[in-house]
Amino acid sequence: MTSVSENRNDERRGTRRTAARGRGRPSAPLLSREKITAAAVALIRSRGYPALTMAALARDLRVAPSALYNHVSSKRELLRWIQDHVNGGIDDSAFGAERWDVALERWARSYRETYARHAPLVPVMAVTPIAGSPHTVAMYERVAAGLCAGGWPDDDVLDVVVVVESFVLGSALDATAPPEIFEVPDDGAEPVLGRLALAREGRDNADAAFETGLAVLLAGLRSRLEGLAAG
Amino acid sequence: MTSVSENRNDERRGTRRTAARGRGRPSAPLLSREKITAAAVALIRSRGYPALTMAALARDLRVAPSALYNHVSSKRELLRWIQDHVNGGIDDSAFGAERWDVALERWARSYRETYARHAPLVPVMAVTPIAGSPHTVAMYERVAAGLCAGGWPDDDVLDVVVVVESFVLGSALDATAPPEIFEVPDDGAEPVLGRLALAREGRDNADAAFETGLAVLLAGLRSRLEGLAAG
DNA sequence: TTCCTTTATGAATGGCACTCATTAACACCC
DNA sequence: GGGTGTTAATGAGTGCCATTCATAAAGGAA
Repeated sequence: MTSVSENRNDERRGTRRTAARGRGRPSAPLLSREKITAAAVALIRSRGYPALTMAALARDLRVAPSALYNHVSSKRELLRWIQDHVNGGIDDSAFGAERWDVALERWARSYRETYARHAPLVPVMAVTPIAGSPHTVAMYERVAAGLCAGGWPDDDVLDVVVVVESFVLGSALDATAPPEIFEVPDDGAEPVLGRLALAREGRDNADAAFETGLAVLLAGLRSRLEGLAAG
Repeated sequence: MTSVSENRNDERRGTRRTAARGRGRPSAPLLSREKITAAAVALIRSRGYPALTMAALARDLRVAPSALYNHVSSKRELLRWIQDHVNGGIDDSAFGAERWDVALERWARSYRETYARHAPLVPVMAVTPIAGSPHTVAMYERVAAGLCAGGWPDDDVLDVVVVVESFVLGSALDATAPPEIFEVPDDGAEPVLGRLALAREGRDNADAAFETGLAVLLAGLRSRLEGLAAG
């Protein structure tokens, strides 16, 4: 029954709806960088990173897998698109509104939370040039401008950004680790580790360590800036 | 010539050297955790991580790929073996010989250098439990004991380790990034980034940032320990 | 001797990113 | 308005890769 009416529609002209099933070029593009990125992010959110395959993404977009390659050159490039999208969600709004150290602290927290949800992007983020990623470029521009305005000399601004970023990305990976990561067989062979791990059971170690490290890092940076100003 | 004597050996009894070509169980195992790990590390050193496939590893070991699975349950587990081997090369010898902060600094440098050469292991390292990795457990034991001896309270030792480790692993990833990572199209749209990136051309930014961050982190940790002792 | 365990082989298997020839609609120029 | 070029689909591959499985043989245990 359904197939009959569909056939009648198809035979009537073959102009509308041809795109959905036909073999040639559709009237309007079915795909674009934005649509692909959005579908990929939705797929990751609902089914996780291992489920992000080109075939699954194409299925969600109701398109043949090979169609994706007219728009994105590789899965690697797709990950870069996703990463830029994700970076657009990092909160850097405190720069320009608060003191540099307060803004840096908020940015670092938001940055870490974001990448804890997107751990597979960490190695991509650390390594890929920012050019071609508009949200990413805009974020760094705001952060760098905020640090400059806060009194940091030009020579040191990017080092500070990289230092905080390294700590944040490392901490994001750490946040995805199982809580019992430091547990050892209690045969007494490792006395110190055994004692320390025992005392930590039940605590959220990743969060605590990140907060400790962030405080330590900011304290160190503040005194470094003072030293630069004084010396 | 060589083949003749080999054949005579084979025919004499069929006991020695049968293993190399026959289909059944060899007299002595051809494979073991140690041999597999060593071959994998050698393969990575000579041809890089992308070349580490189960097939290539089996070829180097002169064995069928499926034979590996009698010893290692998955490639993931193989990576854990490699990681433990690699961790055995990290220099933690300063703990017990130097002050805690000096030892921590040396350890962090060696740790980062090692993982800069093994960047694909960074996500593995951050996430896998240490149990079953003897070199790794021994390293943490020494580091933790050194920090305890240096006056750090039990509650804080593992946090300090995790903080330094997060920074180190993030920096190791950063060290593998291309140097022009912060470059932006000089259309004047990003005034601050354009100015800053320009001033840094030719410098080894990753190394400089790591050294800066390490110094900042250690300064922060020293003053934190003083605060703990005083308060 | 007989049987179980260990550890090899080699032939699948299924999933994956990616390629290529083909095709159809649109946009343009003459 | 009829050719022509470009764009963006299709679907049928390709090759690589981790992993599995039935099979086989050697050694030790009973």
